[in-house]
Amino acid sequence: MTSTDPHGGGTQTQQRRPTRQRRAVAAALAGFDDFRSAQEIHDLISRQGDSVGLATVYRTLSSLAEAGEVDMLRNEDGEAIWRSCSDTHHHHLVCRTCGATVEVEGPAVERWTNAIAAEHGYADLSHTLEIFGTCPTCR
Amino acid sequence: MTSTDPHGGGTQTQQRRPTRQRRAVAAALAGFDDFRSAQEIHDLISRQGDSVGLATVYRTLSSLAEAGEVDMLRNEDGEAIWRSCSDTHHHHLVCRTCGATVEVEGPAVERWTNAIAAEHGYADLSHTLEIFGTCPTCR
DNA sequence: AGCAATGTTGAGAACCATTGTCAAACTGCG
DNA sequence: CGCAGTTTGACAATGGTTCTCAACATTGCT
Repeated sequence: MTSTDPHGGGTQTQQRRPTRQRRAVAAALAGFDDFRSAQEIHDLISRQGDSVGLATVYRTLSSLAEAGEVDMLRNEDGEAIWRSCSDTHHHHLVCRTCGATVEVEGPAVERWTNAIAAEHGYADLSHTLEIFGTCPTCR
Repeated sequence: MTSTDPHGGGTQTQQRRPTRQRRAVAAALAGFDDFRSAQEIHDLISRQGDSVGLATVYRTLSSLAEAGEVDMLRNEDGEAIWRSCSDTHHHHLVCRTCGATVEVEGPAVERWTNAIAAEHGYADLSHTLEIFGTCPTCR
């Protein structure tokens, strides 16, 4: 580490350099609004003319996810799928075939999970809820 | 495909033969009440003296899951984890620290997901809902 | 601009959970 | 017992994801 932090800027700045590759990933993410696997995103970038290594796509997506700028969840096969997200808590209705995604909010569900957890004395909650199905177009 | 089905038997009988291996897996499952990976279950069987191939453990767990006799879900790394379960559809409230699990039913949630999906024309549904928190003991 | 320090990339190897292969062993039934 | 259909297991093969590390880009400094 040796983070001398010469300027003493308090909060350690998360240096994220604006590279061609990261811009390409961001651009790709902006180009669709459903969930895609890292490999699909990688292909998409290639098709857009850019060339970015697969490992870099993974790295970038992970760091974006950690920064809360993209949602990452897992499909039924356990594969990670990603997309840029709005910043409110929500869930997804995802098409198993084409990936079409609907963002849904579920105040009822939030309330229900809180009630259940309280009932059992659990605190510091989080939850995951995703719905998979086949969209009208894919049937 | 090529499912010639020579005898043209209507409902294909799901013959599940009671083998030593399947008994061993069932015994292992009975030996714990939290979620374990297939490999952990395989190790557990070995430690119990039995010897069952890893592939067989996977096969057996999958078929048990399909038959609704065990729950299979994925941890944050995308690995499949399993445990025996009651035979009704339910979700889990899992302690983030010690792993203590409470099975919860949520008819309200089921209804909600169905409604949401119908509203958007999605069919052939499935969903995942898991709640994570800190249990009373771990606070 | 030139340079040094350090974060970033990419090609491919490495990992590792999971599934496929197929001959040998086992089960149920006659 | 003997056959037909299942099941098993050792191992290869997959496939997504991460690691490695030398080459490269970016930033800050002079």
